[in-house]
Amino acid sequence: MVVSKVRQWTTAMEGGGMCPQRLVLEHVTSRWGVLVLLALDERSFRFGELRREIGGVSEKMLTQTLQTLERDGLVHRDAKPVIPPRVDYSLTGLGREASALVRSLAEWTERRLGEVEQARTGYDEIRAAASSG
Amino acid sequence: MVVSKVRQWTTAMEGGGMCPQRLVLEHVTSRWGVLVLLALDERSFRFGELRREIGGVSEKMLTQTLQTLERDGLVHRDAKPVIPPRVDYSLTGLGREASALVRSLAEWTERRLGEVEQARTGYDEIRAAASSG
DNA sequence: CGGGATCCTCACAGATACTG
DNA sequence: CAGTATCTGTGAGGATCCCG
Repeated sequence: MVVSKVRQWTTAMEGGGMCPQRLVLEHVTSRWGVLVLLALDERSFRFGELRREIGGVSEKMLTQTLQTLERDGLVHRDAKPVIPPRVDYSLTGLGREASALVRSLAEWTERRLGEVEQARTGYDEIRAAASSG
Repeated sequence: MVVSKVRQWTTAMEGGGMCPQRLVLEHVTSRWGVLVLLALDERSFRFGELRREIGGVSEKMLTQTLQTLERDGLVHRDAKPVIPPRVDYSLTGLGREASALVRSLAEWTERRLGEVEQARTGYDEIRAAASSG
């Protein structure tokens, strides 16, 4: 289990760089990356369709996210040379693996959300009491 | 499987807010959050010790990350009232669950890193060829 | 040694306008 | 419809000082 060595994920980040594993992880867990993976896991989408499905994402960010994930080999882009342009996005095998893991994390978050919020309440109460007393 | 509805993760984010699940996910997968969880999964750490272990993290960001994770109930903070101060950090049960999932994602990233980099090379070559010809 | 308060900055997110 | 190019702000993240 190589990843048990935290150093591997931390070293070699001088100069603004970052270890390559972290980069992939960042892409997959990025704000829109997560939503793209979850959406495309259901079915393929056209660009505008995906944009509406996700909601609240700008064209620029969706384009950027899709390009990053396509470059990483997680998303397949199928551009049909027609007028008007039609581009379909879907997951590759690699993308489906990633989306499954992201989904695990997302589902865990949903399951434990209550406990997390409870912990927050407790934390805030202690802090509030400490600052007032 | 509630999370299959992407809309749930996207709606209600007007005003800069974000659905609460996403917030927890952000904390857990944040730049330093990941490293903190992976490190504390091995053993407990003192503040400075953890800072050296992770490497490249500023005091401010480590403090902030630890506070966020503590507030979410993932990290336990044990401050001993001695001079000089001694504070030990460890994972809670919830934190261990989270770290396990993060570790899954991290390990997947390591396993597939080769394929991802290969995909990138292919992607870049096509783009380079397209822009030059 | 741990961490709060403050200041700075730059990378990234969003809006807009334009192209094929 | 699916992008690209450009401008701008915002805030995450880093450096520094200070205190218990």
